[in-house]
Amino acid sequence: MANNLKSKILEIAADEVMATGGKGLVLRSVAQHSGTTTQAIYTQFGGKQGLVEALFNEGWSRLAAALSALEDKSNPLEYLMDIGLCYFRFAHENPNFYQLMVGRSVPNISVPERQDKYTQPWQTYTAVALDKAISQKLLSGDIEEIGHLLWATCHGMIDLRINGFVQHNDEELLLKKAGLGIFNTFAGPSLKPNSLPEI
Amino acid sequence: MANNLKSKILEIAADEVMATGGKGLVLRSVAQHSGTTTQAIYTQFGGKQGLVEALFNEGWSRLAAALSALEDKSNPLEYLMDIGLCYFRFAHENPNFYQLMVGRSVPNISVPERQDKYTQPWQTYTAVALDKAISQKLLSGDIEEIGHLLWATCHGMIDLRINGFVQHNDEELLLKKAGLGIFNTFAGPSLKPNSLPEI
DNA sequence: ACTTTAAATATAACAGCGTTATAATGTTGT
DNA sequence: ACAACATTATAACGCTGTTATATTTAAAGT
Repeated sequence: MANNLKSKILEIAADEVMATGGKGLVLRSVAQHSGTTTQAIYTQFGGKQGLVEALFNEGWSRLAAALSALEDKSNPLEYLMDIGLCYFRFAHENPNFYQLMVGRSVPNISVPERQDKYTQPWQTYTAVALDKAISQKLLSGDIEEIGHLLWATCHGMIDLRINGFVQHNDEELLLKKAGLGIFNTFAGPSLKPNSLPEI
Repeated sequence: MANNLKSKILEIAADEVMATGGKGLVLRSVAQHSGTTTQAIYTQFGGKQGLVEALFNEGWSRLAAALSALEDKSNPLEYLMDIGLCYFRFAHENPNFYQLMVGRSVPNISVPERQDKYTQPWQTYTAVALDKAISQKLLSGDIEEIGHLLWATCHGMIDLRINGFVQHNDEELLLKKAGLGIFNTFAGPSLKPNSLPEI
């Protein structure tokens, strides 16, 4: 395997994040569990910032892997709903990792400048589905705008929940309702009630 | 003034947060600018965690003050839209403070357990408006559920933007569209097109 | 009013962290 | 085989929140 030590460190670091959150990402601990010293993190990743960026990449890649497992339903609106739910579930199943992916909970580390590099897979999944929905005239509007709103709705619900601001017993249903609201707001001429996903 | 030193420290701390963000909240610096030492922060606030909780309170109080300046329009949906926009603008005008209020950017400090204590003013403003909208049969559904979704939409858009995940030139318009989508999803029997806010 | 007791503050030291020098150990090219 | 270089280990530095100790200030009791 190419550069065994680097991947070993990344693996250990991901484990520590999953176990204790971003605040538990301590270089000395990662190094020790990887059987090396902190210096290796500097030569391999350039320091903590570099390590965290690698973890950003890792996290968004894992989300992309989850999305790739979805079947591409013929109805793009149903597919979009599935994408949103997949994002939602991924975040709730990996709360510590999700918080790192959105720049939370890693002290004194800033999110990378150009994050598109990491979030592009996620954004592309929604963009492709939205493009199909628009070309079928189920929706009308700007892909980036609608995608932005879908993302913000998912993220907002997740972030408020993970940080304990709200509690709701059936958030998935609420998310689905929010999705329908967005679909209706950007309804295209061919959108019929029966083309909306069942919830 | 009762407990002058305590309010002085809080004031300085709020300034530092506004200027440099939560990561710039350094006890030694706050103490020095307050003309005292870090020990005072321990006797007055019980340490950094206590100081940050006081800043939580301060931030949500400032938001409440901004909300109180809104006129209570006769149409509760228009009023709700104004409330959401006020929240949105407050966050964008005070990004560093907003991030602290939602638990971002203060290293190794966790958000308080019972945050309702701080967020209640904000939640009450929306709850009252929603109650009125429901009693006028403009909307129908659960107040907490709708309020939750409105909050999540606002917060999601703000949080993605502040942390550089998306860029959009007219986010207020997008937020308004999102609001209309939510109103339509929870439409009551008396909701007519002309009862929706103009955007 | 004076003493006693408690609280608040100042000073200094501690522990954890990321980072950076410096020395030791491999690794590679010729 | 040796020189040039990169990687790793060791140790120290600087910053931060916190805690121990001493000193001052305030409060309470008689």
